[in-house]
Amino acid sequence: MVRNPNDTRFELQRDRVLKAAAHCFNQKGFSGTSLKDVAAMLGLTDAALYYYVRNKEELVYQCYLRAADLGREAMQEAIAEDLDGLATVKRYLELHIALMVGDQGPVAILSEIPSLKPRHRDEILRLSRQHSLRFEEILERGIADGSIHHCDVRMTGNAIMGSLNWIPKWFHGDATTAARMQREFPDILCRGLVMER
Amino acid sequence: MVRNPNDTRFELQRDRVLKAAAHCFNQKGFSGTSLKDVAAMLGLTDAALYYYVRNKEELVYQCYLRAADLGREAMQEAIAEDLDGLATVKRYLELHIALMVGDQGPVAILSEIPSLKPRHRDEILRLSRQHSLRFEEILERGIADGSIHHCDVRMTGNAIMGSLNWIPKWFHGDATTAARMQREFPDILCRGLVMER
DNA sequence: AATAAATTTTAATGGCGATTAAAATAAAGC
DNA sequence: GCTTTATTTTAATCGCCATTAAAATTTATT
Repeated sequence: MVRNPNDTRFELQRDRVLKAAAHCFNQKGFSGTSLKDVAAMLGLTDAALYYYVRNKEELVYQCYLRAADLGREAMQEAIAEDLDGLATVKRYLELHIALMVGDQGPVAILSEIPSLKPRHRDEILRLSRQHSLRFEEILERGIADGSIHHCDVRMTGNAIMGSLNWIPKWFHGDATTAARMQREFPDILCRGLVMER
Repeated sequence: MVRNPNDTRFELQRDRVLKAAAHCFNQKGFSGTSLKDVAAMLGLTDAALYYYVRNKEELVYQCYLRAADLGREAMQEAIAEDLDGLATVKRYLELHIALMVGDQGPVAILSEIPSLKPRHRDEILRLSRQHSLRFEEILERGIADGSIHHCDVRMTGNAIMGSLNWIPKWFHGDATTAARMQREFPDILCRGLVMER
């Protein structure tokens, strides 16, 4: 059974594994979830996971890479639309929340950094800082173009990202809450930014 | 050695234990921290902790009770000052952040709910919901008295509380950041609430 | 100083969970 | 159908960690 480009069986199953893992990590944390938990979600044995991943740590690591990638894509898409700073922020929030609400993949397990081994931790922290910086740049652009109130972009970024990152702690997939969140959140988080008239 | 009301030795040490535990839980999560970790922070042996607490679970539980208590106090103090809705929110945020920045006790380990046993989990969730409701009431009062923009109080509450709850994930005791946070955060989180002129 | 109570340590137990190797089953290719 | 390769399971190992009981030490009381 040669794993040729047409053979997506492996990749697909691997994706399911990562998604299940992310789900568990979000709910019970890294050390709180056993490989048995993850495997059970897929109707597998714990040992089977080792066919798709080197060890438990790599499971979180891969989840993080995924999350970082999706986050980066969302931000780039928002930037690409070439709006003013404020509108870019808002668009990014919409996209980000769509990710959390949707079933696209493992996202937002940003609580488990300490579980990573040093090399991986450094890499993820670098990606995370990069992401924060990009966000702050958008804020600064908004201040420059007059769409965003003057503010401490570092703290403002922390505030907004905190709201986003905390979502997995209270949102548990309920559809009506999802809708409400998508409708309200971007506005709520942006209203504090708008330039006074 | 009778433990009379004047004998605060036990209580003091117990407080130190809880604080150390909260610190570890915040950094590495419930299952991620061993009793040895907590004990080491105090120059004790893991077994010694059992003199102050029934078991590991009770450690988180007590941390939560403390956190809930401090949070409630902060909110009541804010309410007691008899300001309009918006100012009350802002005052509450100031007090809450002062708690996080300060060294008052175990706060904000709100991530470890799943680690509690059912009875305790129910109790803590009840307290947490109560706290959220009180916050939403303040928002509603602000809307009624015209100081706060009309909004979905549930989602707005989630957004603001999320920002607060996430703080322990990125703030690691650095004094200048602490100052900056105390100066900026309440305003940042409130600006989105103010009634348009 | 002598005794009693409080606090902490040492040492041992038991279980759970990550990891691995070998065996078993399922799926492909020919 | 037969053979090879891919996937999953069984079974075993190993270390870590929560928990406990008994012993040791420290602190208070007189």
